[in-house]
Amino acid sequence: MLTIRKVTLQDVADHAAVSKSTVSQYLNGRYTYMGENTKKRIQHAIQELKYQPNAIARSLKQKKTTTIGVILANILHRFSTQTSRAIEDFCHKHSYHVILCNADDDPLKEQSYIEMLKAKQVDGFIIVPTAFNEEMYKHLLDERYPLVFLDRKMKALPVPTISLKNEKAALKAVSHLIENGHKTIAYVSSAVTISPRSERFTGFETGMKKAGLPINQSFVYTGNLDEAAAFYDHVFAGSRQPDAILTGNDRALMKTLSYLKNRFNNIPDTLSLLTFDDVEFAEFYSPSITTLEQPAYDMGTKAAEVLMSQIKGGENMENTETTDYCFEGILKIRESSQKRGGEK
Amino acid sequence: MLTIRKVTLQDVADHAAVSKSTVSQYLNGRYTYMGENTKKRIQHAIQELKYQPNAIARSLKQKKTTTIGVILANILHRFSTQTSRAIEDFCHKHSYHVILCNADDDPLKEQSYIEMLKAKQVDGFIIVPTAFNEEMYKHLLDERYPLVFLDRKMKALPVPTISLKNEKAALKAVSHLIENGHKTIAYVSSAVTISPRSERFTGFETGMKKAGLPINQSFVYTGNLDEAAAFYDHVFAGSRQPDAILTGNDRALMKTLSYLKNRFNNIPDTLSLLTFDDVEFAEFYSPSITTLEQPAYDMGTKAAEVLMSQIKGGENMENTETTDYCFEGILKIRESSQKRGGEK
DNA sequence: CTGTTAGCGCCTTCAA
DNA sequence: TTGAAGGCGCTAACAG
Repeated sequence: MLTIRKVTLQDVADHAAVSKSTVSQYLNGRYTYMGENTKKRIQHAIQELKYQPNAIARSLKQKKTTTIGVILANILHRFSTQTSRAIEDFCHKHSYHVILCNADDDPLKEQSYIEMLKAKQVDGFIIVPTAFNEEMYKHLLDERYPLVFLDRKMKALPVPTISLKNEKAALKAVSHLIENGHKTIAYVSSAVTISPRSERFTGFETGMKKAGLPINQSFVYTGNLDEAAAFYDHVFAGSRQPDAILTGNDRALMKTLSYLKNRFNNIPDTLSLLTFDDVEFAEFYSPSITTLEQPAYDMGTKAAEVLMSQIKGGENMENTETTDYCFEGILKIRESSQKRGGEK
Repeated sequence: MLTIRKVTLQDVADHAAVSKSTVSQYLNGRYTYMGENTKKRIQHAIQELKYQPNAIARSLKQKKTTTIGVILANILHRFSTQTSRAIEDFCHKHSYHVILCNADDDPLKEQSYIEMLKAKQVDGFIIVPTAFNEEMYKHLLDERYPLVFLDRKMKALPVPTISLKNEKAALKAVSHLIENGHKTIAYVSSAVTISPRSERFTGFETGMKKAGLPINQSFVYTGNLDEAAAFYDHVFAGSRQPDAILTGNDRALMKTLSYLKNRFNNIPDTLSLLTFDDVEFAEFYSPSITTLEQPAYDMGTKAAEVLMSQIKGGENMENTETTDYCFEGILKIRESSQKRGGEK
């Protein structure tokens, strides 16, 4: 079998009886002074030969790849799918490509991805930073790589960051619960290792304090969600039980619903629920679930936009201060945050 | 600001006082005849300079990029997230990269992605084919691009395809419903434009026929899901109503649940439900939902594996016949497929 | 207006 | 065991 030799610029040049550079000019729109019929000949040759430029060769020369690297936690999470989709859409519009990587919150995996992406000469990075890779990010910065953080802050580093006003959002959530007559609120979340989680928890605390309500520590769980069931066993064995649960993300919500389904065959009428993240079933669950949504798609778009302007800006962005973009959480009030038992 | 000049092979060679090619040998593990202390010097120089090879330059020379292109319908769909994650995992293990593209079932968008990916010299493609791009795929084949189809078949083309045994799966689903005493089964799906959808529908028909049950055409909807509500309005206005609904994918299920929530404030006790795709909330919905799962992660892995072996195989795969891989659907029986009203 | 030339950073014979 | 030379496909001055 003969390997298909790809047709190159040279082939087109030969076919059109001009030189390589002329064809190159043509390709790059440097029409200004080109003879009408030279153009036509080239145009024709390209079609004839089905010529397709080799972006690798172009990249080598131009030192840019029109490709960005995106490293996120886990595409199986809703926030990630939404933001990654947004980034992809934005990039496609601007003729950029995206290499997507799932680091699974594993610093080593993240490192290896960063290495690979650098080797591939990506023009910039959007990263959902893992907690323990500051050094790596610093290198990226030193090497002048355009870089944007998404979701999580690393305040030690001057990197533009797209995130939610987590504390404010949590406060909003708690206030809503309190206004609806809840006094004993449980809080469940993954381990508080990264900024969104700690900010949310702080917001929860602040909200309770403001209302003069005590936080019952035995109703607070922040840890591996696989052990959430044991926590709930404990909670629901007690004589005093919470009248509402606030979950810190979609994962925590699902663990909670699983538990309640197994234990009570649904959410008890006397228990309210409110969660971060807009799970798809919120609207049609019974009861429908009150959520504190992140505008994930918009956040992804903004991340891409900010990165792009860094890339385009290039040299002359030198001393632009890094701006952060904080989005407002959106409270979608539904049935689950009203105590239903009360009205019986 | 001075642009950071990247350190190159040449720099390393100078620093170690050897020639470029020696360093190159070292990098590519051609140790065999290399002097111990030459090695050490090079090793040292690399660390000193923090040298990182430029994959673009390497690719230009070697005519391969260790990157594959993946074009799927829409990452916001569950099947896509699962398969894409699987592909990514597999590729990462084999030191390959993935460029992910969402074609949204838009043939033009798909074309533009294929062009871009070709320009970027990807080593192969995994595609969830759109219905109307046969020509494009044929070109890919002519140009000897490794190619694998996922989810949907295009039987006119000799391309290895990873898919579900859709007809059999649908049959399994219908049989289960029938065994549980259902006789009037509604079927709801997106427009039947691609192979999985038509196969599933065929399976449904076969199942009904086998059991000697008539298909009531006014209980069948295959079209734009945004109009599913109108369909249901019609269905539930009638005097005879279905005792079960089979939905063709997660989207159709969600439209259905939304409708039922609005209309009946939940799934009526007299109505059973069974859906394709393993939605995350199946387990803890009330009632929990019987699903016909696709082993999406495994399918993604297989797709990557098959593509990889095409890529690795290269020349000598010449006349290997293209094999298809069909996966079994998995019926997960839960509460929603039992008529609950009956046992009251 | 178009062609010549000189690389981009790396790999790969082929000599030495 | 190591080095020199040529080239992958394209772009970008600079000549002509």
